[in-house]
Amino acid sequence: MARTKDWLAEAYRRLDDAYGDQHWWPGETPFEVAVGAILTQNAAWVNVAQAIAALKEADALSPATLAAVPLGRLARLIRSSGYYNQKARKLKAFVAFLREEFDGRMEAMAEAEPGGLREKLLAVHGIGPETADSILLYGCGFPVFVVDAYTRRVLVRHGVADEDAGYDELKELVETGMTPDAATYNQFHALFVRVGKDRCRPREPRCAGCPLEPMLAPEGGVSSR
DNA sequence: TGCCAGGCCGGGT
DNA sequence: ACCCGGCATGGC
Repeated sequence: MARTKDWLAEAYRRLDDAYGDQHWWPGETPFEVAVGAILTQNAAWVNVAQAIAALKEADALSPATLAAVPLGRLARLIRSSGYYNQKARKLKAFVAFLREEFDGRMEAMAEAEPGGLREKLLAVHGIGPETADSILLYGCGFPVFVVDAYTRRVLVRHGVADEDAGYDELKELVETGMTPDAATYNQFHALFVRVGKDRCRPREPRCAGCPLEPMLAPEGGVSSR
C-alpha cells in the first residue's frame, strides 16, 4: 500500500516538473465544462472545441437555450465532435436532468452530496463513469479523480495497475493513494493525458524520454494492496 | 491509408 | 458479470 502511494507522489512530482501547469479544461462556465465532457467521449478535443464554438455562436450553450434547440439542429451544430446524433441526445438528457433536479443551475448541483450525485449522473443516458467524474471534478470542483484511456495506459505500462483493472479500481487506486484535493486531481489527470500523448503512445512498447521511465514499479508488482 | 481520439449504450451470452 | 457491435468526425 505504502509503495503505491509513494509511486503516485513521485510520478506527480516528476510529471509536474517536466510539464508544468496544464490549465486543464479552461471552460468558461461549469455548464460548458459538462457539455465538453459529453462531447469529448472518444473524440479528439480539437473537434470538440469546434463544436463548442458552434454552440456558442448559436447561443445554445446555456441550460435554457440548449434545452430549446431542436434535436436535429443540435446534432448539426455538434457535427465535428463525431457521433453527433448520439451526443445530441445525450446533451438533451443531461440538460433535462439538470433542469429537473437542480432548476437548471450547475451551482445548485455543486451543492449536492458528491456520492449520491455521482449515482444520479450515472443514471442519465450518455453519462458513464468518466463523464460523471469529469463533471464532478471539473464542473463542480469535487475532489474526484478522473480515469481515462491515457491514465489507464500509463498506470498499466508502468506496472502500477493490472491490465484488466476496471474503471473504479483505477479510480480507487489514485484516490486512496493521494490526499483528496480537486486542484491536484485536476492537474494529475491532465499530466497523465499529456505524458500519454507525448511519450506513452499505444503500440509503442518503450516510452523513450518519458519522465517516469527511470521509476520502479511499486513493491509487489501490480497489486494496489 | 489506417489508426486514433479525454466512452457509452444495448443486446447477447 | 463480461463481451461486442455500433456510433462518426477530423488529424496525423
